[in-house]
Amino acid sequence: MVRAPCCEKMGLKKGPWSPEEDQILINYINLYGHGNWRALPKLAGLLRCGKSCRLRWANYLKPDIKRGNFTREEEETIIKLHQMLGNRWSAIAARLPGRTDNEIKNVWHTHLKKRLIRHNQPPINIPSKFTRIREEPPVNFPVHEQPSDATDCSSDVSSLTTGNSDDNNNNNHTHVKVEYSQDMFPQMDEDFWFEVLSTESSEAISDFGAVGVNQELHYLSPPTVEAGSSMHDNMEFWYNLLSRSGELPDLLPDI
DNA sequence: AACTTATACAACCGCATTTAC
DNA sequence: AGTAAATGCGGTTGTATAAGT
Repeated sequence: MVRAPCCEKMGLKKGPWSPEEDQILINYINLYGHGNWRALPKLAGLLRCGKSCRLRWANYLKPDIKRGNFTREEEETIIKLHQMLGNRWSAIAARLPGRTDNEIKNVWHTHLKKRLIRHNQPPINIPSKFTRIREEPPVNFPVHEQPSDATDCSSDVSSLTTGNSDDNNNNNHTHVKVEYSQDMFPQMDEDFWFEVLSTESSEAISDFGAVGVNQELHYLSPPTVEAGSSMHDNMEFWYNLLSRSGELPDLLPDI
C-alpha cells in the first residue's frame, strides 16, 4: 500500500488548532456529518489533513465529550479495566461514557500508573499480543445448559459463579462441567474477560473450572488456578493451555 | 527574577485492520 | 481474490504551564 504524503508535504497545517478552525469543523460536521474524513477538510475549507480533523473531533470537539478532571470512581474504573484489557485504550474508553481513548491514555500515564507504583501495586503489563486479539462478536461461554438468550454473555457468567457453586462445590473451588465442541469455545476477547472479571472477583475465573481442549474435557484445578490469583496469571494459564492445544492459532497467536 | 525541571495534555506518526472497488 | 484507500488504534512527541531552585 502506498502511504499518503504527510500533511506538511501537502502544504497542510500541523500543530494546535485555533478556535476558528474548531468552529469551521464543528459547523461543517453539524451540517453535513463526517462521512469521509479524507474529503472533509477540503470541503470544509480547512488546511488540515483528514486524520487531523478526525482526531480533533474525536478527542476534543465531539459534543458528548465530558471535560474536566476524572472522578475517583472513573479512575478506579480505568485501573480495573486496564488490569483486564491492558493498553486497549479505545476498549476502556468504550466503557467510560464521555471520555476519549486519548484522554484515558494520558491520565493513565500521568496519574494512575504512578499512583499504583507509589502504592506498591505496579500495573500488570499484559503482553501486547494479548491485547490485540482479533475482534469478533462475543460468543457464549459454554455451561451446563445454554441460556435461552444466546447473545447474553453476562447471564452465562452469573450462572457459572452462582448457580454452579451449589452442586459442584469442592473445597472452595467450583468445577463446572463443560460439554466441549469447537464452535462453543470461548472467544477470549475483551468482552469475555470483562464479563468474567465484572462478576465478583477473580474467584469467578476458577469457577470456570473446566475447558475442552483437543476434544477432551480438562479441569482447571487448584493450585493451578487459585481463587484470588491475578488476572494475568489466569490469562497466562489459559493462554498456555490453548497454545498447547494448537486449536486456536489465530485467535491467540504465540507470544 | 531567571532558569531548570516536571507535569499535563493535545496532536502527530506509523502500523494494523477494515472497507470499497 | 487482490489491491488501494480509508479509518482506527496505540505509542510517542511537542508544547504550554506549573513548580522548584
